Amino acid sequence: MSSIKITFPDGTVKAFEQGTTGHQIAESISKGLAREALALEVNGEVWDLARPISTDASIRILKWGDDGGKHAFWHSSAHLMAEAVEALYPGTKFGIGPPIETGFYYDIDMGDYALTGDDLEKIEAKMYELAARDVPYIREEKSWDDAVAYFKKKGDPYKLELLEELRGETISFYHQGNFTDLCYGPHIPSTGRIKAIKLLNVAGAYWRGNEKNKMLQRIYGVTFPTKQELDEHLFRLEEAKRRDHRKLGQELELFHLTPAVGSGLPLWMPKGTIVRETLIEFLKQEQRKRGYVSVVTPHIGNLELYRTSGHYPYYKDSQFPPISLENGEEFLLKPMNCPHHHQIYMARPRSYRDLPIRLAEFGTVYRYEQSGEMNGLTRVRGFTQDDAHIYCRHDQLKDEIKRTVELTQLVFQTFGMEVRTRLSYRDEKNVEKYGGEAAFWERAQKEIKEAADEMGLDYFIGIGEASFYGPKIDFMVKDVLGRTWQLGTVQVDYVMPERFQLEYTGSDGQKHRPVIIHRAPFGSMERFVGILIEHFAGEFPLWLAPIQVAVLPITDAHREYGEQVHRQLQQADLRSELDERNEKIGYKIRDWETKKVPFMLVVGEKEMQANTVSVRQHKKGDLGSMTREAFLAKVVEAVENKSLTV
RNA sequence: GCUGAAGUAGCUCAAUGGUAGAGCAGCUGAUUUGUAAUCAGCAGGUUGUGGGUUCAAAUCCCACCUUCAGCUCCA
Repeated sequence: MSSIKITFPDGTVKAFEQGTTGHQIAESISKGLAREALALEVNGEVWDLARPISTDASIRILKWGDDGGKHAFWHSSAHLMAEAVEALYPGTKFGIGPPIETGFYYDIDMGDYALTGDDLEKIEAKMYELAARDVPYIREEKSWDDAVAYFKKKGDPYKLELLEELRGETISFYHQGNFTDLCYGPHIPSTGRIKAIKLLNVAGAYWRGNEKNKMLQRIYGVTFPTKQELDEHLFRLEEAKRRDHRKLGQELELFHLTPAVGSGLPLWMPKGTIVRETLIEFLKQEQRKRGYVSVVTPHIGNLELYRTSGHYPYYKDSQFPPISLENGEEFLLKPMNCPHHHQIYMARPRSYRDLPIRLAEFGTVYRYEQSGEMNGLTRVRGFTQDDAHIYCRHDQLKDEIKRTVELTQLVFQTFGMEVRTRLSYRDEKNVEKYGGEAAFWERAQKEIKEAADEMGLDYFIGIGEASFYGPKIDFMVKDVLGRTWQLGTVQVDYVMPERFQLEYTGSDGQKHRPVIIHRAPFGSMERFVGILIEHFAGEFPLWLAPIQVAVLPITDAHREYGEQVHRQLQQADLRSELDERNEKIGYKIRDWETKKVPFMLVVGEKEMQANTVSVRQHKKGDLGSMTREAFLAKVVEAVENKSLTV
């Protein structure tokens, strides 16, 4: 028998018999590794450990710590769940059951039967029972015809539909115990690896994600190799609920949502408004340093404006219906600020010497989001963009892109937020979705990529994620529940200058088209604050905290001294509150702790005599006494530096 | 928009066809207090809205509204 060369991740090469398996390779290294191994990466593809290797290959043994290992684990768990469902509810039809970022799901069709929480518990129990048999996941290949025959006999229309796209190919199947599934794999060696199981919820999902198709029931679950890891995961989910901005927004009186005003139309309470306005002032200051000028435009605009831009009727479905006047004029609640800004650009002739012109506005826009889409502050129907449009010459474009990216990065750095950067391109297969000519797109996508590369950005590419007028650089952040939201964005636009016939006079005396950059570092104030609440778990850094200091006199005898301290803080432009309530100090402290106020100053007899304050920091407790000046200097500095730690 | 679940006092929750209740918050009074809850009293509700079944509905049925989970969509 001939031998093959296996290259390990560290570069060492070892000879194995042809047809050796990942399992055998793992065993050749150590028993422990063989016990932990879940799958095998072969030349960049993930394989089962039991699959024979017939040619020279570079391999990596995947364990729980590797994404490939986790995915195989959860994929196998989905099959185990399907087996349990089939055992408990015979006749169930199966859609797809893939692993996801955390866990897995399976889409199933049970006719009219709607699963309940009790059903999930039953299925979970059955899964434990089936896992305990510790049977192997076995790969098998069938001809396409045999595969079709199998699912025809079983009566699984969804699998047959999937097979239609694989017509003529060799089809791989996996089975474990009594369950057989159409599947690419890979899978883990056996069901016994799955030691801890939790089915989380059941929700509707359209077959193949198309709302014209039948709605299936999707069961979400997660599994782990140990009970301890499951417990930790469940604890993290609880923690996430605790940080949920919708809950904290109410508890801390930051914003309010009520059907009396309308779904998706948040009201900013006084404390939330402080956070919002502090953020706005921060960005305005940074923009002034970078040559932006502020403009203000109205909340509605003539419908013709949006016909010119192409937004109407293209995005009709996601706009509030037009307001019609008796004379036939129609107005739209503005779904974006750009057309108004373009009119400001057009208000007078522009010279190449004027460019770049950077028009900035915290402009409120309205979009008719679908009713099932609203979510706290992160998805709303009325929101304020930290919008700006940069009109520049082509030779200035790349530099301007870099400057906007730099500003966006500064924003996220200031809050210590982790972002993922996406270059959002258009989908070449679906070009009618986008405006403008192909040449513009190619140029814009190239320029964005060059700017990103020159800045050394760590990005990934999102095909089909572009806006309809141009490609973007998007900054994505996850909320506590793991959902990804787009915050900041930088977009290059060659389309609007054409549509609006924007011009400037060049040094050659000829008319030229400017290029536009649309950019919003926060994205929307609503979404950004929502994410920020979760990021800080409601414990805002000092410079953002709605109330920065609470002054707590011990008894009435110290009220006047407390008032002096409070006034001194206010004079220094700090947000202070004096707690004059007739309560014990322990009560007041507890109250201000729950409000997550960064500092409490306890003032009693001692402090009054020594002209000091006794400082207590949120979550850190008593810091001891300090002179009033020392405390003031400390907090003023932390505010100025936008310090995250104090 | 679709599928499913839910909606009781400002908040968190109880009451399964028979007089809507508790804790916290609020108000009043007493207490003058030293680092996470002092005590007592008062007030607070057309049980999301509208209709229906019933001698009787928070509870059962229908429609709508809102919220939640997910799908779809997202300038």
